[in-house]
Amino acid sequence: MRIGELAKLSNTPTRSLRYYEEQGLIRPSRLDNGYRDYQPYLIDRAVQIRGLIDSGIPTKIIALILPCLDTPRGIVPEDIEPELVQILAQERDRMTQRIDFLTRNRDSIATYINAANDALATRADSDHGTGTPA
DNA sequence: CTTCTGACA
DNA sequence: TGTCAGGA
Repeated sequence: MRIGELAKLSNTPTRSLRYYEEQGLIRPSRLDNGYRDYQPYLIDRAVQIRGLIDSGIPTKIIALILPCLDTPRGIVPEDIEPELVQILAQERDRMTQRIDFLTRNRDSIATYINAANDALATRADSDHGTGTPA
């Protein structure tokens, strides 16, 4: 399939799909006319990549992870690269920090929403009838 | 009409 | 990432 179809099926902008290729995350073959040709399994891969990027993981790291994700099932102890494990552990810690950061912001926003709703409810009490006219 | 590369008021 | 250009 061409880039437009993959974009729809994976709801990923074509701009991103080309970017992923540029980052070495996917390498579609080319049609005679030069158009990119994607295999159907790339639909899932595109979604995976998008998710990883949305999680704040740098493309460099994603490139290292994808091959592992492909591994059908089971990990071979002999093939484990200590350097990669170390890098992934570091990435895991960054994710944790990011989660804490997001949690704080989500909580402060939630607090604001509650206060705002309280204020609106109070206003509605005294402001009977039409509510909020123009 | 769809895709390609390169570039950025 | 969006988006536009200029071409195939």
